[in-house]
Amino acid sequence: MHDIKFIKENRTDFEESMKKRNLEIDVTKLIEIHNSYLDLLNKVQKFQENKNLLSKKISKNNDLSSNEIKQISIEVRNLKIELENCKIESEKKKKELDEQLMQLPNLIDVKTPYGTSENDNKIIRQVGKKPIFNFKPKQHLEIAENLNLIDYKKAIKISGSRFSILKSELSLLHRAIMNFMLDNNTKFFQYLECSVPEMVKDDCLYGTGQLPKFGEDLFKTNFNNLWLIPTAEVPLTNFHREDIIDLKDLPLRYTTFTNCFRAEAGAAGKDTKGLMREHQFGKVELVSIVHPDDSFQELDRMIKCVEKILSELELPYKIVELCTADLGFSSSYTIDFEVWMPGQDKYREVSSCSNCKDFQSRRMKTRVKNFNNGKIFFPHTLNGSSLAVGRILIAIIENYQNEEGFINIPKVLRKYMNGVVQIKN
RNA sequence: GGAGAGAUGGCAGAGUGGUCGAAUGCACCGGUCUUGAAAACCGGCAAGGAUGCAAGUCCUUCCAGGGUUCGAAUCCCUGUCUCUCCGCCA
Repeated sequence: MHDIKFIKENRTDFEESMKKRNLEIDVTKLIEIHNSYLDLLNKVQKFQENKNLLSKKISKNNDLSSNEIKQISIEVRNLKIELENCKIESEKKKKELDEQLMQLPNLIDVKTPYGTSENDNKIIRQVGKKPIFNFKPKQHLEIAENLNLIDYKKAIKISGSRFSILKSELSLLHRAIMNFMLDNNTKFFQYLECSVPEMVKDDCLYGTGQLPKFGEDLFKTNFNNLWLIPTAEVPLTNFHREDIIDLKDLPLRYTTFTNCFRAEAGAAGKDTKGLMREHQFGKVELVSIVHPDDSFQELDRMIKCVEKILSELELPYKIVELCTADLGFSSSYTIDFEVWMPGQDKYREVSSCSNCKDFQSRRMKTRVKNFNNGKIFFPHTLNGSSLAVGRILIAIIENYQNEEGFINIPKVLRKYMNGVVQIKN
């Protein structure tokens, strides 16, 4: 969430950033609301001060007559009526302001290229060679179905569309990918592995920015108003909601595998077949909480972490810098990873690494304290996928297929595959 | 699901109507001592907000929301969460 004082002091920067997201924000209105809130707040505080002073008269003077006490009581009671009204008004203004501020996306970093659609995203690098096939490569679904490794009929029967059932070695491969990724993150990049709840409270979703605007993409349960997480970014980043972290403990790095649940409300008709876009999918996530001076360095480190996985899996990929039009609500700068999918003849997104700067930490009230000088500040938060397991599964099936429709297992995954080197029928 | 206990500063933990933003300990910071360190001793140390050039002054906050009272960490009600015991259960 934005600091209204920052908006007041950096009005043009703020407006420009919003404009790049195609948003016209009535900043004058925001400032007006804040000013009238301040007026009311000052009144409330004056009332409270008077009220406190009167009450203290009783506690400080033991020799007051009961008549005098009575007099004070009446005075305070009258004061309270005025105070209450004023307080209600000021809280109303505060709520109005906060509600508007919560709707506003993060400021865009200067590094983010300007664009009007995803077509303006900028390719930073392209790594790896696309495999050459002397036959027409198939799509993952066809391969998996031919090998009897996926069962959509059953999935539809038990849960409906956009769910799937993986079987046998394909399920094992899914598990292998997940383990390989987690090991990479913990062993080589010192992320702390966690297992986390996949149901969270409203506050968490406000904290990371899914709420209040994107509730339609989420599933809400009827247990304690909990929501299913759309990404493990939500629980991991919220670890430190309302905390004051000792500066000495930075950087904090967490990784986890979770299922992610998305309604895919706006994606009707898109990627309807196969594992590309499901209501439930597995993902390994990375979250870093760092000093504001270090966040871009940390993003580079995160990118290296993801790249190591892709290059060891020997999958061809592109690194893409998201343009202003494609940037997520909470992010100020995002790098996407797209992997080559020969069956689809396309690169498809498998990871997104974002520097959210202090946007989420403000919303979550996550602060860092330097105990040497007593200074408190908001840290920067970053999140990235490392990676979307289902989509990597697709990429492996399609890149490692052979003419017979079998799937070879990438070298680095073999130790996770109980000796299986090729999936065949 | 049944019975009980609890939620207080970075942490532990006292505090049952006024002088409590809150004892004490740990941690942390500054100092004395020391060649240096440790120990010991002395001092400091919650967050958020308003106002002010500043020093400062003021307001709010002891899980959350209501209530009683001139005055609430403390009393009452509701909710949430945690713990212990019993039952059930992966």
